[in-house]
Amino acid sequence: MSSSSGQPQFRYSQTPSKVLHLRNLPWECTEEELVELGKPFGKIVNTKSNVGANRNQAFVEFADLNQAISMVSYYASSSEPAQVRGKTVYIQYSNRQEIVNNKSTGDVAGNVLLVTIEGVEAGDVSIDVIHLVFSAFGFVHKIATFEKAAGFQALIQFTDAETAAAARNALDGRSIPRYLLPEHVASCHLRISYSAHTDLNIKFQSHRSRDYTNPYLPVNPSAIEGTLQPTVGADGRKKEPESNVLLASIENMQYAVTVDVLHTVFSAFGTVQKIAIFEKNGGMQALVQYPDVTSAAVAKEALEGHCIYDGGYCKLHLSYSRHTDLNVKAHSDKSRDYTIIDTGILSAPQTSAAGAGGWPSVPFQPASSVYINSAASDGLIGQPAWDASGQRIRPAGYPQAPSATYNGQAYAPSSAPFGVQPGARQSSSVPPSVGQPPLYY
DNA sequence: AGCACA
Repeated sequence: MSSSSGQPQFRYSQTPSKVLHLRNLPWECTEEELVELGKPFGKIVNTKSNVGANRNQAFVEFADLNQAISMVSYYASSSEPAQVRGKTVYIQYSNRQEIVNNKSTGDVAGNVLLVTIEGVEAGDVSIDVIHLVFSAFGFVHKIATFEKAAGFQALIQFTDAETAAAARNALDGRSIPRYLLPEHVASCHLRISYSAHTDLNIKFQSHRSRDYTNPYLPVNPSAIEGTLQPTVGADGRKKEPESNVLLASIENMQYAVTVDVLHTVFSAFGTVQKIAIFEKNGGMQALVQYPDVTSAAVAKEALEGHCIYDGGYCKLHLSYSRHTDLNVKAHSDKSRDYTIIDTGILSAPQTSAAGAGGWPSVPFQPASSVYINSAASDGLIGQPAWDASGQRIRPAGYPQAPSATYNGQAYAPSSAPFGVQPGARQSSSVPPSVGQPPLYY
């Protein structure tokens, strides 16, 4: 029907409507900002914001068509474009005549979040990693994961809507740190809305679903898939007994890996009690002690084969140590005993919201909380792959580590996972990133 | 910088 004569044409209607379509808005533009923008021209009776893949479009609906016309006309001839937070906003008549707000799901705050994990397949993000990330905001009651047309999704149940909202506000649009993901995952943005559910019905503990309120829920044996108990070497593979102490060997050590770096990494999975670093066969190894086998198992599962620094540097290989309680110097170059140095942050459960990020305390995962706080404040989880104008500021993932080296050890890269500068001296026993301002943005 | 959702 339509001509194919290469003439650039407006694909969208210029027919006046009291609904205006706004684009190029700042990310997560609020309804209030939309109202402010339209107020001079008339009464805005409805809005719909955060529309589109980048959530940078919106609709506003005026009470009267003439009001919408006046706004469009004004900016059509104005030398000053419409702006929100300094960004030029492009305004056109919508091709619909009214805003239909579908607030049945997605925008009604509830205690259950619907999380879409973009750019990954179901096997790429373990439920333990999801649990870890969301536990920073409060006790996670239940998680159910599934695959839909939208991609890999998870329902995450918190105690209340406030906790869920805090998690949503902090994590929506952010990414899970790459070292928690398989190497082939380039990016992994979280899109979070509210579920209409209030209480998930979890039937089994499995690799797809968990009920953290009911540890005695039966485990679905066909669905365990090595998430927690990787010991069973059916073909006689790895039969090392589990332990609360992990032996980490570090391959491709281009950068100094300090006790503090290891502490930051391993604290994501539980309270790290002790760390000892030593040389073996010219390579570096470390022993990392947790209070329990479960934390060690989760850490082992999540970190095995992953690199501390982007670019394949400092690759971790983990096995269970035969030790159960390390005898280490409390505070040295090569070892640390966090059970002795009680900073009130590292080894004691947080009982107040006075953490670095001012986030709520995490009753069951104090160590996770510390980690998440540090990661978020350093822009790891929160690392924006996009700047405010929606321009990609970097290729996917972290900046590549620099190639320049000094004495066989690298200069501190401009940024690094965990907010730690490789090779930099860490004189404090506190993980370097906790409470510090972001290194970059 | 180009039109929403169950």
